[in-house]
Amino acid sequence: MSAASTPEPAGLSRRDELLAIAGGLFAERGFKNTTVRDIADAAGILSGSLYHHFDSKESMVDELLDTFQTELWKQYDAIEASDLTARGKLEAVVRASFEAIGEHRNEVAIFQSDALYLATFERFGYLIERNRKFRTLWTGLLEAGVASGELRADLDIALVYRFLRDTVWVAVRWYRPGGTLTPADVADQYLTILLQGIEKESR
Amino acid sequence: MSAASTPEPAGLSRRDELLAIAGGLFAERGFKNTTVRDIADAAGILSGSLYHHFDSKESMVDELLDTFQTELWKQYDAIEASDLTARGKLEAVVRASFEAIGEHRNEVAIFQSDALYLATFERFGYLIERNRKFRTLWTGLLEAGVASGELRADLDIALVYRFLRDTVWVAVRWYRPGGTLTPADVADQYLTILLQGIEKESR
DNA sequence: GTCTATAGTATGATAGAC
DNA sequence: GTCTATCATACTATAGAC
Repeated sequence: MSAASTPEPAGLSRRDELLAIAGGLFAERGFKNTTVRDIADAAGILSGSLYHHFDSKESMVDELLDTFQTELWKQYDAIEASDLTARGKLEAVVRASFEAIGEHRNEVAIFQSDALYLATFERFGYLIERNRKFRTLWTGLLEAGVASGELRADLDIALVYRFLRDTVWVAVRWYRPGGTLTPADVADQYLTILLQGIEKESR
Repeated sequence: MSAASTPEPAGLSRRDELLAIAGGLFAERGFKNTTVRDIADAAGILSGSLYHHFDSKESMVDELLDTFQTELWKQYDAIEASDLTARGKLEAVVRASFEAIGEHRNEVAIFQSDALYLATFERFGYLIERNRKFRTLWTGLLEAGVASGELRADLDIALVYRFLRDTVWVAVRWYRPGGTLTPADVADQYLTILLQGIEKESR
């Protein structure tokens, strides 16, 4: 119970530190494009030393993605189980996703650019499954919104889903925390565009 | 003038054929992730034989991207020079971009996933320049649309630009020609969402 | 926890025969 | 235009000393 000989006395263990460094590089230049030497260099050690902490390069990205997705789904599940209306849930889910971009940029970026490639290995099969679950959740909310009359009925749901999904996650490519826009600001503007459009006088 | 001994008697030269094969692989699994052996295998030859047609793997992707961008910009320039209103130009540019996704999926996909990496080499410096030109064009149209009263004035232009840019180009990830939706159909739906939103009763 | 040293493999590219 | 053969390099990963 005391801080006697725990591995993380102050905060980040060396292992977590290395994982964060790897995450930054994977996000910036891609998984395949980042060598174990790059990671070791950035950490100020030699590449062989990395293997004292991790089995393989794949293990690193696996741990990053899995941890992140587990956390994100806790939030999605809570929203889904809430008593908000369909539209309210949709907004909440969009906001939670932008928050995730703010707090876990690296993981989101890695998922965006490397998930398709990684999913070809059975080890990363969970990525495909989570993706399906994600589509089910979002599409379901859109359908419920149309059914409840909150959303217009003349649009192709599958297409709106892809539009929505892409607009949210692709923001990781340009969003940088610490600027003038908080994730909540971006979510507000995106939701305004998505819900009301950019046209001046409409309908 | 006759078809006597021209290199492309029927249509695609062997070189173009190989370039198309490489483009498909680059688009599908990424530039770095595609080896020259992969390309040669897909073409039914050995990797060394590729170098009879091309200097390097980089030359291949360079030729694909440069050719495509030159063609696309011919269209953008024509739209910019037309006498459409700002909003009309914006719609035309969006439609032209979706057409490009329909006709040059590989090149768009490669640009989307590898341009950032490729741009780190001076050889691909033109990618950065074209990107800037692109932003200038689209942002200018948005500003003109606000000025003319066609578009609402309460949104952050830089953010709307990124929203628009990303939603258009990211569609290459899922759009497949030959399905029920033509590029024009997708452009229609996207423009409807973008201009009017998905909310039932708004404003 | 990091280093030295290195194995084993994959990769981009070249030279010359056919 | 393709093949055979191969080089030089870069990569992931391992074994054992410190």
